[in-house]
Amino acid sequence: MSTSFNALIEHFKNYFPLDEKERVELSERFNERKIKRRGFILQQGDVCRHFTFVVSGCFKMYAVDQASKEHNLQFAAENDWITDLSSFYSEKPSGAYIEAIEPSVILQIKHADLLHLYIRYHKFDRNFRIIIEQKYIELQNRMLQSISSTAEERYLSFLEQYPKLANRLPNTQIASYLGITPEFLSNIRKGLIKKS
Amino acid sequence: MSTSFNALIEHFKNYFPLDEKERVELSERFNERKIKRRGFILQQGDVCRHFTFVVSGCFKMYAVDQASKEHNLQFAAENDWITDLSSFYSEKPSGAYIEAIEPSVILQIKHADLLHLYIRYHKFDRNFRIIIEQKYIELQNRMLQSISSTAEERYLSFLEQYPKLANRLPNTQIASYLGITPEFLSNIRKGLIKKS
DNA sequence: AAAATTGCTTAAAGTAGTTTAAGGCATCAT
DNA sequence: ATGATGCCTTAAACTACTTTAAGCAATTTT
Repeated sequence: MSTSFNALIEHFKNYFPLDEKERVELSERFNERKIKRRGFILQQGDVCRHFTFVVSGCFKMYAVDQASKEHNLQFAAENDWITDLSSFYSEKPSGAYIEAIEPSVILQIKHADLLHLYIRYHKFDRNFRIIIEQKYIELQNRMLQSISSTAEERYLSFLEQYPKLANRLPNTQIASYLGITPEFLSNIRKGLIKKS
Repeated sequence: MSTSFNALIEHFKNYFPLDEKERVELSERFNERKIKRRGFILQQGDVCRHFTFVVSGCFKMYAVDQASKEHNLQFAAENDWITDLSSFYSEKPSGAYIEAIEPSVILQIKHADLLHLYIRYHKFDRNFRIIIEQKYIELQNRMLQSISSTAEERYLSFLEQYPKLANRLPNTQIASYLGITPEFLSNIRKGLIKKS
């Protein structure tokens, strides 16, 4: 069994660990892919066919507005999940892109295969419920910040919460995630240096 | 069986409907409560002990900042769920309040009882997974708007997405949800009237 | 190796949203 | 009934953030 599958099996140990039968099913239903830097696993207008586990590398999910500006909805690095949930379950075209920021290795499962796991094995429903609950909590905290904090506070909080990610990402990408322009982020950083 | 339980059983018909045994368990594990206008079902510093289904009425969940300003994280009206997920599962003190905006009737389940349902019945894990996935999708759309749209666009989109809620809520509450001041919302509304 | 693209910064001018203060109207408690 | 409280609005002054434009360094592509 490849090290990619091991990474995923290890990941599930954080929740309700899989037994032998479930591990076999997992390795039969998930497919490994390597994605180059700037490679897409989802483009606007396409149906999001896969639920993706990131084994190594890093992705961004973003939407593009009328003025062709990109807005980063989420990042996903090692041991994180990424998909356009809405498109994946509805099987309707997505409004978003998912693009590799670094050369990456991923494990993907198709809609029908994930439903198979949900139906056959209580544990997959359980584990994915917990995974999505945790992501909901994270997103709600981000939303609270967005309606209650200044851009500087949101930036500092991003650095604190995702220090590794912050080191790997260009500031333009962080600015897009925070909902500000790269110019203003640069201005914030200047202010922080002066303070320290 | 009270009409409150019927509302919850009907609600689950949108997902995977409950069989007789599950319906009985549900009515044994959920408790009905009536909450007055301005009554709290969660206050900052308390552990959030319940997962709450709103049968009738309306609630807001909000956090209070250092300047004592309230920031609305979410509303929940009929047939919606509300809880501080983070506090509920971690059993640590919550940073938020959940308060009735109208006289309300709710059904609540405690942590241990919900875990019981999850363990015994695959279907509760399944249904709650789907419920939280849908709430995640909604929240992600709101987050996208927050980083990419003006306050006017967010307001119009709120009116479109939650027309019934918009009619029931004072504008101060909507402003807090949108992350703007009531004064600026008033200004936006003036601009919209002039346009039309 | 040269050319093109991307990332970071600076600064000046403009706009979106906040703050403060005030007044009017409605609802609620005494 | 009376005073208090909550809600909505207006307006002037202020601040947080964007836009535009430009320049330089680093990385990527040819």
